Amino acid sequence: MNGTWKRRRISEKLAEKVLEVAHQHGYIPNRQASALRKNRSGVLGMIIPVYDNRYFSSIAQTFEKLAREAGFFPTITCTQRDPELEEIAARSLMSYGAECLICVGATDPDAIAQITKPAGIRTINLDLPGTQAPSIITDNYTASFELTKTIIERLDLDDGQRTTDLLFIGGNGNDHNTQQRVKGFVDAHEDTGLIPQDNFIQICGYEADSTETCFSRFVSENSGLPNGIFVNSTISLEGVINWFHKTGIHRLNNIPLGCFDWDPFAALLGKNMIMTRQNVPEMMRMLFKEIASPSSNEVTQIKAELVM
Amino acid sequence: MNGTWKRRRISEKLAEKVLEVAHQHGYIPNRQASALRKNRSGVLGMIIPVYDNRYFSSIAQTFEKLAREAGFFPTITCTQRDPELEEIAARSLMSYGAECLICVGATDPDAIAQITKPAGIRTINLDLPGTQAPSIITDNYTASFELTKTIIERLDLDDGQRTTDLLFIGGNGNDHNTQQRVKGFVDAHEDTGLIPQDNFIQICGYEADSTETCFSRFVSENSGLPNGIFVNSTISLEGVINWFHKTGIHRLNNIPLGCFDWDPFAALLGKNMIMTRQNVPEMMRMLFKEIASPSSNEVTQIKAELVM
DNA sequence: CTCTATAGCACCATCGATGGTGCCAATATA
DNA sequence: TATATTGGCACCATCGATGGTGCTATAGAG
Repeated sequence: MNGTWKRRRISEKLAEKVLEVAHQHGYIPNRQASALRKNRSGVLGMIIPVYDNRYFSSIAQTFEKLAREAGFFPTITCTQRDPELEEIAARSLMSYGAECLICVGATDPDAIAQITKPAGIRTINLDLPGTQAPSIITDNYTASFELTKTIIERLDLDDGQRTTDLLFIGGNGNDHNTQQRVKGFVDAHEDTGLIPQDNFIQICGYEADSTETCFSRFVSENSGLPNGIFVNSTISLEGVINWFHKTGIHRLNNIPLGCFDWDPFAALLGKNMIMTRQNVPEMMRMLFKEIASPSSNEVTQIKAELVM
Repeated sequence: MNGTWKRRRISEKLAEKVLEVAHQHGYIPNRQASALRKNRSGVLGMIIPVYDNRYFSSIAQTFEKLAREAGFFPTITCTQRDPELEEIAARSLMSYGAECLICVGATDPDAIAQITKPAGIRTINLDLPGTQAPSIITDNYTASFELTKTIIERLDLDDGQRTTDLLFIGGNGNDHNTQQRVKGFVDAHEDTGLIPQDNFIQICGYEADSTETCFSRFVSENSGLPNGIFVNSTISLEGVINWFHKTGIHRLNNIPLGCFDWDPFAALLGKNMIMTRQNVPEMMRMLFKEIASPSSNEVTQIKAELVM
């Protein structure tokens, strides 16, 4: 049934008969038994934080397509940015015979690599880098630098003003991406001869709720809106937009708003929306290159694109 | 290792020792072997058209969460609304031992039920109904009726005007949902004493591109915008919004726009956006009820909510 | 007509987990 | 002390696919 009948010197006549009967009976091979015997499942496992934003859903969708085309069986699991769930999911995928584990935006990619290593299962990091496995990520620093520059250009600054009053909001202080984006944010200021203010960098998590709360607090403490906003993901953007929705969505038009991540509807909100679109197709191409021919534990950075 | 040692009269001392050693060696049970032997994999398969809109991604996310909580191993596959891919994916999931197959928005759910039936694998339809398996869907008719009514209320109609010049756009003429939504659309007109015009119902597929093309053609043939628009999914909405973006996004503010499906950013576009939010949590609750205790091949309809 | 080669197939161990069965020793009961 | 009971474990067939090995009948060589 698996096509090896020629090599096994089965006559064509018999082979055809068997295939015919199998077809009539609706035979479907048992890949679990096959995997058990061959010690090769063809399963590619992926853990991903969530599905419900364009960046991650696009990763999931492209991954499935390419995996299937390469003859693999893709299995994706979303883990809600919960390190514990990430570990459970990783073990679960290993139990189900995954040959390779792709960790997307994992809270602690190295912890997962430690789990898979003894079992001889490869790990590849996507979106967030680790040290125990090859990583494919966006060039966050450059993209953030450019996004910040573009926002600053649109700011209506007074002559001689030394600060921008530009707010960076959202993200997780422990993750590499947020760190690099803050770095790009700060450097873009300094490159323009400006000084970013400490309290204008608000790392309050990615979630919409916490970002909304944080933004609300910021506005009241600052007694007013910042001159511009850098939002660190579309998830956080939901929080910011919610705040504007509640307090007067029209005010969105008066303020340059940059967002690291892209969403087709969000891109059309306000007149001053600038979005960073990460190059998912290219990231996935690199991923499957890595799957096909393993390399060392290096970090590959992919350029992102500015959408205005 | 699977906890049956008590039933098998193994002494606690020995059991502890074995568990200890297994832990030290990083033992992970092989679920494929277990599934083979027990003839029970714990795998729940789901095929879904796409991930990249809020409705489907929210289904995928909730499904995974609930499946894991119920002790299953969820496996989701997106099939791009391609009937051939749907069949391949279904067979693939069966090969990997799925115990139950959930078909979300499947082009031809009955065809899939026919494949799984001989193997004794249950099928449950979600979003789009079938006749060969239980189905859990949104009450499309009622939701469409209400959405249409709301749009009509916002229209600026002349006294004595008998038509609304309200455009229905997007969807697939063969699918049950589109049919029911058109029915609700028409009945809402008639309920108000109005007559919907034939050429104001444009079923041009769900894709953003085809909807944009269709809308563009409609506007030129109609020599102007319709008085209001009913868009049959957020995917189609992308196409409509793209058209507005290219031709002057501000015009969006002058026209009541209803969309069957919800997106947090789209909801804030224009001043007249009305969205139908399908009740995903409730649908998923019903799904797992059905998984736990199989019923007959009936269609369960879930009410949707209007978001303005 | 004998010997060799090969086509064509049957048979079996194996992958890891699982649960039934069998066996021995310790304990309880008469 | 003899018998019955049970605790504690070892052993093995089984799930389905796979590939190695062994056997037989036929074809070809001499």
